[in-house]
Parts: sequence; C-alpha cells; structure tokens
Amino acid sequence: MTPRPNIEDVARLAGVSTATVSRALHEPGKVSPGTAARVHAAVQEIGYTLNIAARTLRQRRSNALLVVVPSIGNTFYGEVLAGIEAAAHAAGQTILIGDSAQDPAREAAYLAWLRNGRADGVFLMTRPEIDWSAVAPVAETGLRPVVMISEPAVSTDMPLVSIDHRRGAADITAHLIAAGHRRIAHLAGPDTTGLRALRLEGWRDAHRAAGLAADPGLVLAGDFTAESGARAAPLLMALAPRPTAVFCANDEMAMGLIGALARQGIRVPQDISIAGFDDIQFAACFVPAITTIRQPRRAMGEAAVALMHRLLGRDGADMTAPVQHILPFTLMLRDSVGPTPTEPLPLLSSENIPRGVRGV
Amino acid sequence: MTPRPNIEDVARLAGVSTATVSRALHEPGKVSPGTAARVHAAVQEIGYTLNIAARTLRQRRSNALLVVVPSIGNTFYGEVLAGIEAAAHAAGQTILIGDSAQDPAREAAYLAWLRNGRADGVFLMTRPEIDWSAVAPVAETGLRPVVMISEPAVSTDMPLVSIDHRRGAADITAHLIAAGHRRIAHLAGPDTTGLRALRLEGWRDAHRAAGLAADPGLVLAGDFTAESGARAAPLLMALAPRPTAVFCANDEMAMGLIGALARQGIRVPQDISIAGFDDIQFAACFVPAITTIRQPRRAMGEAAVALMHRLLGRDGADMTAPVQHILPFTLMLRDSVGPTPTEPLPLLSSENIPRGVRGV
DNA sequence: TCCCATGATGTAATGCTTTACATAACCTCA
DNA sequence: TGAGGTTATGTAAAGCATTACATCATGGGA
Repeated sequence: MTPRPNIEDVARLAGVSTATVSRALHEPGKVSPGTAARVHAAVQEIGYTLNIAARTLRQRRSNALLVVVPSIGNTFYGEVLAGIEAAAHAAGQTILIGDSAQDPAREAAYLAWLRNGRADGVFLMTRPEIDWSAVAPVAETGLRPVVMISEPAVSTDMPLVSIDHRRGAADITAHLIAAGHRRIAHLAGPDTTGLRALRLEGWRDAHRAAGLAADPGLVLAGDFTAESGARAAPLLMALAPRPTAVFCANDEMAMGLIGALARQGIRVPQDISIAGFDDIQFAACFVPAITTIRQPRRAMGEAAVALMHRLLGRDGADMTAPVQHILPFTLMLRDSVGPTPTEPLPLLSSENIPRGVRGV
Repeated sequence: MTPRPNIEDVARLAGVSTATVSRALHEPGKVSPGTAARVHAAVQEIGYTLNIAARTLRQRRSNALLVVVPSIGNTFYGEVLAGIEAAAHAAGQTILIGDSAQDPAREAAYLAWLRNGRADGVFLMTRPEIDWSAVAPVAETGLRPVVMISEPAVSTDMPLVSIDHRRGAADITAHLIAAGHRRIAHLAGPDTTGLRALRLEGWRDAHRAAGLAADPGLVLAGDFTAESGARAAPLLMALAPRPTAVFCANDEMAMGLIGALARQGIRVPQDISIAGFDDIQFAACFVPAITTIRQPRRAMGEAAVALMHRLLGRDGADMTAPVQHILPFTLMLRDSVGPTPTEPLPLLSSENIPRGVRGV
C-alpha cells in the first residue's frame, strides 16, 4: 500500500515547486499555460487529491458551514437544506448537517465545531440555550457567524432569516374566523421553542382584531409530532361546547389530529375545520388537503447563506446592513377548512374568500 | 482579537510540555494526577479547544463518518440517521450528512471525501454509478470503508445492511392476494434505483407462488414522490378491467395515489385497496392508515455502524465474517387494504390473517 | 549499595498545504 | 542602454497536535 500522494509528489513529477502546484490548482492564471498543463498531467498520473485537513489547518478556515436541525426526520427541513446546499455549493462551500435530537448537549457540541475549526459558520434551526459569549465573532466583521432560521428572534442583533410567525398564525386564524368559526381551538407547540409563543400570540391577535375573546381553555398542548396531534383528539372532543375549528401549530399535528378524528367517524371539514402551519410536502396530498401557511423554505435557505457570507466578511461585507430578514409567507387555501357546521349562516361565508393562494 | 489559544499556550501556562498536555487530555492515567489537574485548569483558564484539522492531519484519520442520502427531505432516512448517529456517537465519532439530490456528480463529490480525508468511511443510501476501484481499501483490513444501506447488493463483497426487498414486496403482494385480490397493479419506483427491480420482482414472485399471471400491463411508472402517486391515479382508473388493489413501491406514492383517488370520490379500501412500503412516519396517521412493510430503520443504522467499525479495522476486525447483513422486516396490517369489492367472496378473506403485526 | 524496572515527562519529528517574500527573467519606454 | 515594471516561479515559514524515542527520577530487589 503506497502512501497517499501529496503535493510534493506532484511537484517532483511536474518538475516545479509545491508553490507552483498549489497555484496551478487554485489560482489559474497565475501560472503559465505550459506549467499548468504539466501540473494537471502529473495530478492525473499519480491520482493526487488535496488533503483537506492540511488546507484547513493552514488557512484557518474549513470552507464548511454547519446546519443544526432539531430532528432530521422532520420533512420541514428538507427544502431549507436544499436551498442552503445550492447556495453554499455555488460559493464553493461544503455543508455539514447535524441532528441535535433536541438535546442541549448535542446542540452545544455542534456549536463547538465553530471553535474547533470543523465549520466556519452555523445555521441553527433550533434555539439552543447557550452562552453566546462563548461564540467568538469573526475577526473581519465583528459579527458572530451564526444564523438562525425560521425561529423567533432572541435579540435584535442576532442574525435571523424567518417569516413573521405571529402574523402567519394571525392570518390563518382570521381565515377561520372569516369562514364563520367562533370557537377556534389552538393545538400549540412544545414549550421548548419560542415558536410556541409566537403562534399562540397570533391566534390571540386574530381574535382581538375580530373583537372576539380568545378562550385560554381552548389551547391544547402538543409537541409538533403527529402522535401528539392524535392524542389531542379526545381532549378536543371533551371540550364543551365543542370547538368548530382547530388551528394546529404545525401540519404534522394537524395530520395526526385529522387521522385520529377520522377513526372516530368525525369528518373534516364537514364536522370540524382544521388548519395547519408550514405546508410540508404531505399537506397537499393528505385527505383532506390541509389549509396551511406556507413558509418559503428554499428562499429561506438561500437568504441564510447570503447572510452568512456577509457575516463571514465575504464580498465586501457591509456591517451596517440589518442582519434579520423577514420573508413573506403564503396562506394556502385547501380542503380542511369549511364553514362552521352547527351555527347559523356565518357572517362571512367561505365563498367570500377567493380560493387558491393569497400572498402577504 | 487575540489568536486562538493552542496546545503550546496551555503547556506554557501549566508548566509542562505539549506532549504532556496532549496525554493529559486524551490518555488520562498516563499522567500524574497533579499534572492532569494543572493542565485542566490551564485549559479552562484560556479556553483552549483542540484544532480538529491539526489532529486529523497528524493522525491521518478524521474520526468522522459520512452518510449520503439521495434526498434529505425524505422522511424515510430520518430514523436510519438517528440509529447511525447514536452508534457513532457512542464510539466517539462524528457523523456528517450529505444530500446528493440524486445527482451523480454530487455523489462522486461526497465519495471524494474519503480520499481528501474529511471522512473515514461512507454510508450510502443510494447507489452512485462510480468506479469502485477509485475508493482505496483501508490499510488494516483491505476492505473499502463503504457501507450501503437498504439498497440492492451490487456484488457479494460489497458491504451492505438491508432488508430483503424482494421478499418484502412478495409478502405484501401475497397479503393482497390472500385478501381476495386478483388484479393487483404495481406502482413501481424509478429506473435510477435497483430497488425498482427488486420490488417489482417480489410482486411477480407472489403472483407466481399463487399460480396467478402477473400482467405487465398493470405496472405503472412512478418516481417515489407523492406527486407521481397522484399522477398515477387517472392511469390506474383507465385500466380495463380496473385493478382491485395496488401495491405501491413506497408509502409516499401510496399517499399521493390515495389522495388523488379521494378527490375523485374513490374510497380506499372500500373501492380499491392500496398497500405501500417502508412504513414512514405518516403511514400510520394517514386516512386510511396504510398497510405497508416496515423496515427496521434504526436497527439498520446501528448495524451499519458496527459493520463500518469492522471495515475500519477497529476492535480486532474479523475480515472473514460476512459483510452483508439482511435484517427482518415487518408487515404492518392497517386500514388501506380490504377485501376485493367486485368479485364474489374471496378464497381467503382478510379475517384469516391475524390483525396486527407479522414478523418475518 | 547498585542495578533495573517502572512511571512521568520532555524533545523533536511528522503530517500537508498555503503564502509572504525573494528571485529571476523578460519587456517597455525613455 | 538602463531603470522600472510585469510575470513566473522558487524558498521557506507557519499552522497545530500527536507520538516515537529519549531522559530522568524513584523505588524495589539483589
């Protein structure tokens, strides 16, 4: 087993110095065409590949960006990752994906990748309870190379790419109200995320705007899994009077809830209306198709990479521009919401709302 | 901005050599208790963290394992990844996740991580068309550090952890036959994967075993997405005579198909029975809950890591043991399959099959 | 008392690439 | 022709941790 060829082997074979080999490979135009050809031929011949660790060590930069997701199995993150991948790839950067499994220790371990040099920047799709002062700012810009995605802002100077969750929750709740519903339950997310508070607030906002009282007794506890949606079904049925609609804080829970209701013979939307949030892949093909708020997932990923490049001091980083980007969401009107079944004719029937898609 | 502290800074502060610091941190027991304490205090004081690149360079080992998935948004991979993460973490290894987006160029780029030292081993949940000779064997064992997961075997010496896809497909098709179905369509996977052939063969096997002819006209083309399942609905309805059941090569397609049929007023399983494959997260909460084959995803991930450790020559690697592990699957009997609606009483009614779960 | 084994620690080489700086060759314009 | 500017290439240091080998001290046994 011969050892891996290194740049010196290439240099010897091509009859040049290692510096020239390095330049030929990474700074084309800085070497003469003839030399470049000889170097490339030598590389081919002995099958040289760059040792990433050596480069990273020397450059003090890994050219890798880490994305931490709370649960890789959650289909929501897929398209965000696709957007990040595409934008990072175009910039010659590698992306690493880490699954924190919602474990603070794991989250902290991933954040440590910034310090140990495995990654230059981190995208967080979770909000770890960490000591931010432990994350050193980038020398060039003085900003920390950490971007949160689709999360609540923890402070005004924390880089963030998101939609306005509160307004999205308010809009979809308003849609339920417009369809005639007056008792609208909310299946909330887990306490561990600030998202819970934002979507809950939106639900309240819509009630307030419509001059209705938001009954705290209609808020049910969920944890963003389909199972927790299913568990909510009996609790929901036990409420008196029974709500005519439910705004679920995400689509998974909406699907779990609809499935559990269906097994008890309760039809959606004929007997009860259900709305979700996120517009995950299966929301459109579910039976019934789920009315929900679409987050611009790919665009969020791309925007996050652009922001990260600024934080890292690439392309003439403008340190003064805002570091928080709020993107528009879309209300997807589908089949899981209908008029209220028990009350008399609603003030606004669902026909008054154009079917299809409404931008924000 | 002071530069990052390195091991030399720690050594100076603790009044020892860098060798002792390294030993104190990674080989406890090889230094005296007092020295260890001084070193740890110094580490704390200046906030030292190991430079991963330097260690990787020196050890010629990254302690990282890469998992390449064809599409990170596919919920199937989530639990496999969880199994891999857990087992790798226990062995002190980091896992990196790469999304190939089914692009051969991207797949090749990830395989190159083996050569450039970013990863010590690769798990493939896809079958890239690559030149395996380009992947160098590990010096200690002579085996290539590449493990395929839930894929068809490309050769008998290619490390693999999987279920028997063909037998799984045959079992679930046999279940449809046992429920009385005689015209059973198959919504197949895309040509790009060997999985297509295996599951198609299983569908044929079951027909053969039951003495039935498998009509090639009943094989529809899909690509594993829910959308392709939906697109198959009109084609399916156009078949004459119409099939009474469909075995879909994965759950996503089954869900897309059921959704599209529902929008045309066709009920599952009353009007047509539909079976899936994989048992993804949503299969159980879908309406109707989907009868499918469960792959032991977490166990596959764990087995893959154990196999990888052998390939890498850890813990007394036994080079003679087989490198292919076939794990048992489970037939999940749920609600999307019923008796055939148009024919007279089936030979075997579904009551003959115990409801619940059947192992293999 | 002396030798050797054992344990603790230090010295210095090694892994590979990038890059600041130096050098050399060549060209252009005055 | 010579000064000064380009362009191409070489030299060597730097980046950081690990580890084979050397050294030293200590204690036990002969």
